[in-house]
Amino acid sequence: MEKGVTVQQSNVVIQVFSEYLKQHGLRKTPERFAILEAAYAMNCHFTAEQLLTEMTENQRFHVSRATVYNTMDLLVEAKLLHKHRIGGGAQYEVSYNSDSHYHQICTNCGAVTEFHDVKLHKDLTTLKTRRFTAQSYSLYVYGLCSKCMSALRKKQKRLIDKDNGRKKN
Amino acid sequence: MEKGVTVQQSNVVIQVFSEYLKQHGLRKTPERFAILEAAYAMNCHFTAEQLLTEMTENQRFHVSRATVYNTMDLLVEAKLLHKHRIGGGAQYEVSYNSDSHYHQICTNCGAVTEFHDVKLHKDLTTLKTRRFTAQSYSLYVYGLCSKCMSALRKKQKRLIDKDNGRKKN
DNA sequence: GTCAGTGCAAACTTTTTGCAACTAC
DNA sequence: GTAGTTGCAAAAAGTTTGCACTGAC
Repeated sequence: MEKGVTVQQSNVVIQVFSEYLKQHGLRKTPERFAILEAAYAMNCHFTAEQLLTEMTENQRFHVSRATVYNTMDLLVEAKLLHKHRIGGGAQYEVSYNSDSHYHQICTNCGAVTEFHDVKLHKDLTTLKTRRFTAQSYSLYVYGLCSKCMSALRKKQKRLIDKDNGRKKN
Repeated sequence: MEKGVTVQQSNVVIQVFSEYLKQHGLRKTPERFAILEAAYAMNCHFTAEQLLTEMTENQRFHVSRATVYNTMDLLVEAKLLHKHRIGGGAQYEVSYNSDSHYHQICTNCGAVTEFHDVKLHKDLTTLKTRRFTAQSYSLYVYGLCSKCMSALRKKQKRLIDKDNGRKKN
């Protein structure tokens, strides 16, 4: 629990999960809390596989792949993690006490960045849905990151120059 | 091309794809156009597998799984299809000339419904992104559909009644 | 003591890839 | 003619499942 979250936050999160497990008649196993701590120690977005590697490689705690997947589902249910389906599989993100932000995904290189928007946030929290009880939102903006955009511009420029050269000859 | 789209729209879509292929130096194969037509004949959301089944079962055109996946990617690139990562795999949706709508996803039964929101639409189209050139958006609202919500309420009521009964005895 | 939870590997689902055959240009 | 495409099957990637064992209650 060194990286992303303070010790105080960590304790609260453990309490929240503990309460969730109690409410749902689930057992408080060391594996579940180890996964919770490992998840909250990750930075930004991470996959189930990355969390597993982090846990086993650093010899923090041995857990099986199946238990990681099971527990991640519980943590999503308990609103302690957000699940995003970006790229090949799923990516997770810490959600307790985190500010509401949105994701920009580059369709060229797959880079994911975050941004904030007050007006959008206001609209989303006051959104009127049809025959539906909203609980959470995911907004993804697809496009090109600045790197890929400038690479594309250069490529297009080269093509135009090449074409002009051809016309002259 | 009977279900979702008129013949006129169909022709435009074929032209758009044709132009896209030309611009990108790609070949105009019968498979590609057959997949485009089949996709635009589908209703609402569909998976790669569903499209393949639709095409082969109805003996419209024989294509391989790999070609369907390849072509779907092209159609997404050409902005003729939207790709959503809902549930297990990917779901596609016709996007040419379609109104901008958003998706409500039931976390209990997985049902996907659409809704519109003028204010949100305005915000999204005038969104200020950071170091990023936006091209498209996906907004998913997660929660409970009315069916699952009322089922949950009934279940909770049963539990409360049961608990009250226990206390009396 | 009991049964939910775990580990492990195998199964499963969805998507990608390698390669020979084909065909649009 | 030839390089881009296709079909097929095999492989890869991500996730779930079955079953025997373990440990939280």
